[in-house]
Amino acid sequence: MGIAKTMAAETIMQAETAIIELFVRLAQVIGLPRSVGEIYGLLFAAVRPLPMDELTHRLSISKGSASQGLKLLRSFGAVRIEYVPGDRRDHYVAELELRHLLGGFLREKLQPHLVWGAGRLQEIDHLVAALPSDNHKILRERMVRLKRWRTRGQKMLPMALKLLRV
Amino acid sequence: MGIAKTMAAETIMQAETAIIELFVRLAQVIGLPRSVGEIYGLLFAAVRPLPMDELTHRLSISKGSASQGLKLLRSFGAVRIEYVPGDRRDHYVAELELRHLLGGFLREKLQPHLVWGAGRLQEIDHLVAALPSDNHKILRERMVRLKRWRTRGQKMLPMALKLLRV
DNA sequence: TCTATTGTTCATTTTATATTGAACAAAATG
DNA sequence: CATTTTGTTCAATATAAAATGAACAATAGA
Repeated sequence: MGIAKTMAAETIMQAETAIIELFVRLAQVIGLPRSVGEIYGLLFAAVRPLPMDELTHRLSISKGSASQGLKLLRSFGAVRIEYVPGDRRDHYVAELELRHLLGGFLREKLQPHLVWGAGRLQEIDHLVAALPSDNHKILRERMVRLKRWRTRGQKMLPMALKLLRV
Repeated sequence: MGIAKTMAAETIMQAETAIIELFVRLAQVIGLPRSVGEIYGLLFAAVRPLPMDELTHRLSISKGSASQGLKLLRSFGAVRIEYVPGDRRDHYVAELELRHLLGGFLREKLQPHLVWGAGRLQEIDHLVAALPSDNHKILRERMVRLKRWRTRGQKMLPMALKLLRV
């Protein structure tokens, strides 16, 4: 049984590592620090709530990284603190629904740009509209296009989230 | 007319700058170099095909940056070379449809990760499936979830593109 | 109250990424 | 065919981003 148990333990570790790797890649794609991917990955694979120092040890990251990464993930609503009786440390669990991770990301990182872009487009549009009419057709046409893109982009986000079962 | 013309020219420059800024932000969001955003932005706002040295001058970027940025944008299908009679230089124009820019990006940068992830998940899944049954329920449940996410993600991409009018 | 534990913040260091510019290749021009 | 123009590549440099760790604050427990 000793051997069997060892093999199982090793397999579990391999699976955990692979899951972490998966989230590290996801983090990379959406432009989040690697450590954030690692943290979420480990919490996602974990069978019980983990305290911060376990994250720092198992991932070999600093207290600072762990603290900041968890802060970000909390702001996304992708992890939450779970109370563990008889232990003063905060214990973290991953929210298992994708929407928390991606939704939080979209909300905090993408939405602001879209909002800003909408305002900015408005401004440019006024500028261009005031130009002597016929010789700036091209620029105006480009503005129309930009505005169309913006509209579509902003419509698309909620739909994408819906497809991901929000 | 001199004054009016000057004002118009200035407005156009402002609009151009603002459009470039817009694309610089977009580049930032999807994790592309700022210079690539600038290049595409300027080409998008331009009323005629521009040669590389005009890009380097107007954007104050190096030949190397311009060359590499254009290479990337070409690989996305977001810009193309247009022949200008009597000029030996390559002249670039932006493809105005969003799908070229985003589609190219998704294709080249996102898709590979999804494909890799699919393969990797398969592997992990086999590992986990081989574990002694009942005590690894949680890990298996997580695997199910991961696979579900992957499926949805891969389904979502084409739909997102469709919404953006591909 | 004093000490130990836990968690955060932020200046510094490290690492990753983008940009530059010089060397090179390719092609057109005279 | 030598020269100029144009464009690419890549090693070196500059810039931006993330990770570290020490100093600090907050809280719990003795």
